[in-house]
Amino acid sequence: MEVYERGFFSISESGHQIEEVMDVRKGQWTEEEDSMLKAYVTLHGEGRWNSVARFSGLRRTGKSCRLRWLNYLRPAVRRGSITLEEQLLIIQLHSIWGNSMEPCLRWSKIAEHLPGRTDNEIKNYWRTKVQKQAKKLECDVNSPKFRDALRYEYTPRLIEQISRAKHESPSGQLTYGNETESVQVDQSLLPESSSETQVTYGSTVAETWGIDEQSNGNGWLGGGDYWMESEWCEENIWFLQQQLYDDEDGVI
DNA sequence: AAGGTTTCCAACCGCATTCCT
DNA sequence: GAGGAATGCGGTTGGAAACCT
Repeated sequence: MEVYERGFFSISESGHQIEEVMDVRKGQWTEEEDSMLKAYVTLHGEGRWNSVARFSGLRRTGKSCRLRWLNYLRPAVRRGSITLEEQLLIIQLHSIWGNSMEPCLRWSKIAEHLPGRTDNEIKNYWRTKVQKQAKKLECDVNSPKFRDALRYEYTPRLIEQISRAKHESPSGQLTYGNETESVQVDQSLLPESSSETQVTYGSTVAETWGIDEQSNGNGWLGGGDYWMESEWCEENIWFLQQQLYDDEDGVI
């Protein structure tokens, strides 16, 4: 069912303000709308979204056009499940920028370090997967308890899985479906983990999160559809390393 | 097979910030 | 510098798909 709402288009053209009242479409985008937006942006470039909405013939708001382009139509947008490496990076970056000292969490800042991933995607991932696990452990996602669980239980296992996957593949190559990429796992990311420092809350965190020791890495955080860029790995793991060095007494 | 529940994610909303005149 | 428009951002929602009973 098509949903329209009475709305305003307000654009300025050569210094003249043009305001127009028309029906604005809402809800899911159709293939036709997608191709209209794609064609328009390809021709005229990104930005000035109200103009895009007005001149492309789309009965959408500029905001809606922008969002659709950035989160879906942009050529750089990457599809598929969040990989293990991406999970690791999200968790680490979140602990840097998502702590309580920050006025607000910058998903887009995290997304900058995961090429092809949008802030919306990362936000959804965090809320649906990570927060869910915090709930299972009956603690707040920002609580020290949950942060410890991430640091001492989940992160080492994640790194272990990444390393194992690398080790099992000949010549340091990981094969994900039809794609083969070289993988750089920086062991410095591995937090100190000892029996003393490990935290256990009734059932183990691993059990709660469904991390399978024998699994192929498609644990609780999604996994499954691997896809990776070596450039991403090297550059971002390096970046992360710098962050960790810069923040000796940091939150991780 | 049917109905109920849960999960996932695209899209919306409101507010904040930046840009432009 | 002021005011308004455009853009960006994080939180939330709705509905389709997947899963469970």
